[in-house]
Amino acid sequence: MNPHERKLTLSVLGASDWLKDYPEAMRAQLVDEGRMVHLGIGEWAQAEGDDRSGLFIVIDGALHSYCAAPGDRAVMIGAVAAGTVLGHATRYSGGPRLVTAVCVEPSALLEISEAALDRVAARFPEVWRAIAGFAYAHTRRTLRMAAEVISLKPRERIAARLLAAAEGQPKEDVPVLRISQELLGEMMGLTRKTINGHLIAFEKAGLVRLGYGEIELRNIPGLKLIANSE
Amino acid sequence: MNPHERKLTLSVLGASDWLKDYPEAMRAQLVDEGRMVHLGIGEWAQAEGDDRSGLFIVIDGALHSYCAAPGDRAVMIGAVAAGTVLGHATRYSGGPRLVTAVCVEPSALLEISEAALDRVAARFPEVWRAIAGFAYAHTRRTLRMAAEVISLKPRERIAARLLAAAEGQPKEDVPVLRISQELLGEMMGLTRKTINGHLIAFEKAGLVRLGYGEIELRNIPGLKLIANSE
DNA sequence: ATCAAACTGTTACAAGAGTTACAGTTCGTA
DNA sequence: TACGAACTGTAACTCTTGTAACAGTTTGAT
Repeated sequence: MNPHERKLTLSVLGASDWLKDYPEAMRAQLVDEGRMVHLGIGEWAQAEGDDRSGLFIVIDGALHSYCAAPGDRAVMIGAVAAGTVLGHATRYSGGPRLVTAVCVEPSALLEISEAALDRVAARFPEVWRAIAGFAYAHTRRTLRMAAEVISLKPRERIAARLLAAAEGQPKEDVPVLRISQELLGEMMGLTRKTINGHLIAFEKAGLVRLGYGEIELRNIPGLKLIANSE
Repeated sequence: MNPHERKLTLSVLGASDWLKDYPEAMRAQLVDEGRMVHLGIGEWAQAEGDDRSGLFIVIDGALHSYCAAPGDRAVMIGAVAAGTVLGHATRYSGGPRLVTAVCVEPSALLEISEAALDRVAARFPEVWRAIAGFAYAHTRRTLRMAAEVISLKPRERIAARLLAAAEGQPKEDVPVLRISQELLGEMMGLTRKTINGHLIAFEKAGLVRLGYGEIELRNIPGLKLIANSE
């Protein structure tokens, strides 16, 4: 790994929610034990197979994660950006992988094998605690998504999902989501037609502004009202 | 804690997926550091407040877990039986609780505070690893539920949910789910009417047999076909 | 044995999403 | 500049679900 890449990787780890409160030296060892993987558009970073059964930390680029559903369907779960942890320590979660991640931009991932994790844990046992930390964060996000889908009607769900997507974005006054209506529909189990109809209604109400492949959220409180169906 | 209760607790921990591969001594310390909580029907075991911010392990009884969704709704997530971990180490997941658990039978829970966890971790750092383990398991289950809800239509979803519920049961030739159609609907975001209609269709097709407050799965492969919408 | 509570089966109507198909835009590339 | 790919806007129609209301059944407690 070249010095520049190493520096970038360290800064991404240092800024990530799940590692930022742990010792610098632990992050450095994770980087040193890890291996940089570069993937092009369309390539998969999946956590199956032997040598690739550890963690992947997204350093640069963007991926979409999919989850297998009954009947050989793939459901898009969400967009994955820098700082996110992908894959899982199979020793715990054993069995089929949870999500399949596909690159939508050329991406750089830090791969940390289970063996490497064990070596880090020998010096820093608290690394398991950090891992428990992001596992919790994943659970929280997933649970929230499931609760949304179960309880909300499509119109409310669309509003809730837009807000959730905006939360992950760097903070701006007017968040802009770069996502097609097609993909949005796929993520929520709705057809593009349905998404489109509601988005146009939102636009007429001044809540959003629609562009080509992007959605501008102009009225966050208004969207929250709809998500809460009040 | 009386000796009998202590023995029961140890055996539940020893049989649980997430602790069974860890040292007996670690489980014993968890029991010793923990505190037994007895709850009656209708009482809540929720992971908020200060002294109750640690983990709860269900030793006996049964609870239903609910998740808060936007708009002050509560979605029933699932039934919780002995051996399951509830609540969460708030240091990680901070913010509002993930689930609210309500007793449906008189239950006994082992409460392990964060401070107690820290004490256990001083001797057994791998306890964090065990915690990461069940957090993964929770994520896997939740993700699967979300993927089901997103991708499957109601009829397929009902079949998939019946099968998933049967998996958690002790293995029998003909699994019998003790759950009302009302509750089933609440868990899946469908009305009782919809559930009822599909269940009757399943019964006519010989896939299930309906009883008062119970559903007998008579043809697992057939249900799988429907879940996969083939 | 009786009664109330909980649960299941059924109806009719209205609202909403899915399907399919086509036309008009925007974008990147040759 | 011209072209094709990807994306958005729109329409007619069908099918399913939600809503609301009511009757019949089972269960468990008094």
